[in-house]
Amino acid sequence: MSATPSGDTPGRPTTIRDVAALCGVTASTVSRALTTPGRVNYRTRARIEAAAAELNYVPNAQAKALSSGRTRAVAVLVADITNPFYFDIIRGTQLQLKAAGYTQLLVDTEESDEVEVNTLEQMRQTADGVILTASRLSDEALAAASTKMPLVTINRDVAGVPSVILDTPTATNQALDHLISLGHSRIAYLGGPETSSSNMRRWDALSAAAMERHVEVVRLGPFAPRTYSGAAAADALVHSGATAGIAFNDLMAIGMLARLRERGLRVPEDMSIVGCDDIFGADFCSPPLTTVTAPVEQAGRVAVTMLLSQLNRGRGALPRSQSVLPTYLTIRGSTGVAPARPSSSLGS
Amino acid sequence: MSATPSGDTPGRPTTIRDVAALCGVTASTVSRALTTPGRVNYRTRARIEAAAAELNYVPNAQAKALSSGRTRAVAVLVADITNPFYFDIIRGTQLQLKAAGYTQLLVDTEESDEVEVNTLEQMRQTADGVILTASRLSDEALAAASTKMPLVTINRDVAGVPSVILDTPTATNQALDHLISLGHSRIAYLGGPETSSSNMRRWDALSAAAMERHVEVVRLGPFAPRTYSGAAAADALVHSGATAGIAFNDLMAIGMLARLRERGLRVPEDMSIVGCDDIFGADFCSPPLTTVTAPVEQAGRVAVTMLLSQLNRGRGALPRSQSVLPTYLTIRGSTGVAPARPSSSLGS
DNA sequence: AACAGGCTGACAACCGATTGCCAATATTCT
DNA sequence: AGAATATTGGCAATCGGTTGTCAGCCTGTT
Repeated sequence: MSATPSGDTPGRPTTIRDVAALCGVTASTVSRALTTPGRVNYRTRARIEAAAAELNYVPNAQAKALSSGRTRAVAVLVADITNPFYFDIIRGTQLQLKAAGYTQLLVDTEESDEVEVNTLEQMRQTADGVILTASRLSDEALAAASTKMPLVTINRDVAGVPSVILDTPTATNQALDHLISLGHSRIAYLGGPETSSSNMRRWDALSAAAMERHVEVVRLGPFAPRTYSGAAAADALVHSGATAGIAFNDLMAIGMLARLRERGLRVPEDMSIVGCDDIFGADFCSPPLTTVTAPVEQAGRVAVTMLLSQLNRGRGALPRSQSVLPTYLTIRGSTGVAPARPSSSLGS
Repeated sequence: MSATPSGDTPGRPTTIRDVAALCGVTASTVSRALTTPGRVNYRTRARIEAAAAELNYVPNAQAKALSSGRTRAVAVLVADITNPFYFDIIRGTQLQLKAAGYTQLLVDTEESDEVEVNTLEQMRQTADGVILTASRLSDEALAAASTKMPLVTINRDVAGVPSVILDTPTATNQALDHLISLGHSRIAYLGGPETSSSNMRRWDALSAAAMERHVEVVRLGPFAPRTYSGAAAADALVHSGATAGIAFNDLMAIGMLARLRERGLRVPEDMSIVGCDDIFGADFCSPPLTTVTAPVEQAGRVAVTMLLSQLNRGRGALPRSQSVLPTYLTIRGSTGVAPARPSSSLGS
């Protein structure tokens, strides 16, 4: 009487026809029973559902995708899966996609625009939409890609392409004020990849703010946004004569911390360091990093939400939108009062 | 004359029939030209390839999967995408899968066996194989699942199921010796989830080794393998009277570091801490963590290699195998000589 | 010159679903 | 009761490929 766990031969998975046969109906009826509840008689549906459950029927996603045209998968393209920054994004997208019943296709483009283009073309068929983090593509290429399939960018602002922007420039300016209030007057920005649009936005904001506030901010770099390039960045920073550095991201900043210690410089006594992103580890490195805290995971979630709403919208209404996420400065131990000027020490 | 970038109407992607029409052949010929090089005349094939290139033809993965039965996708199931340990695995699998032309389906099972089972069933159709990290399933369930589809586990040893094992017990025993040599005689193991098989293996090895070496190792916990539970672990450790703790993983260890500092205890002067995994951050936390370095990324790569060889093997030969990856102890700053016994201070 | 056999391309079935359309039956209204 | 309408299930085409089978053609052999 009771339903046995049953039917689970190691053979091929059960298809919709197996279920249909068991119920004495056709495949189309089963399909409708399972997807268009009202379209089928209550009793038949119950029978079909029971049979499906008993046979452990799982609809074939491929077949579904082929006939319906929707894959219920979303591709997330990251430039470098090695970077903890992306982990937070991935976590966010994964969470939100899963909640919506979507599958996440994770792709590492290895910072190559060619890989990115190919993947995009590939995904046009494989995924219902794409989330692009830190795209290396030109504005035109992005806009074009966006007309071909639903797309949301993160940290990349192109007209007509929905995007989620982490507003780091505002907070880096806060960082600047923070440093100024600590007495720093010669500050450096340790730049990231020149192709990075956040890098550009941040520097623009920073140099404008520096002018307003009558302090000097020099730009160093570009440096790779990795821990290992923190050494080069730290050396450049020391050489520049600045007493404080704002790094493109936490990875660099953490690398700088290590290098400065190696060189016998104390942070923050001799040098203040500010990072960006507030990645895992920024709070427990030594000293804990003063950094720009960005809601990275949330950015991933929001991107998914935007993408899905784009997918579900029946071709109607606003195909473009932008969501700017606020960031704030988190002050920890890597920033402190400026050291007394060693060169221009006039006394008092 | 020259091929225009061309054909890229925003309309639907080009199909194999479009290519066929352009060449004046049938779809089947195009299919063979593209997949079975020798099956088609050299000249025809050239024409077809040219046409495909011009039309920017990308085979539809869904259709391909449906007819061929292979999706060229591999699912990677992780228990908790929040854990940096998995990041390294994901990085490894991603790298290797990509190199082999496979797509990675990343799924977070949220430490739930139910989600795990469902996903597995789902993936049976969607992916060609599955890599299971830290499965919560019973041995029987795993063995059963393994008969239904290609499967490789990481850190889980079940008869008949191919697996990659990080041999942490050996290195935790090294850690024990390390601590003993530093004069510690009362040592605690801060356990992870009881369902974790690495946790069990590690404890078994540790308690056996402790007996051999005539030192006392107490087991505390279980604790969640997260940073936040480091606080509870640290408190338990202090209360236990031990002078050194070996934590289930680095996350816990790092959390403990923070808590001990909060309580005014110095590491390693008052308490020695050993972690496990050597995750991102273990080298720059304060103090840098003495830990068991495991080739986690490599584990991901090896798992993929094993899975793919399983897929490509024409049903023949050894369907089972196991790969044990060696780990080693990395000594950093969180371990030091045992403090003089505060209670039994008899003088000299 | 006739036949065997290798090449090559077309035809058609099929993978597992979805969906438009139609027919049979059930229900409601006059 | 008879007609109009609603409900329900089946048929068959379709999504975009793959693959077994077959026929036509060319070549080589005797």
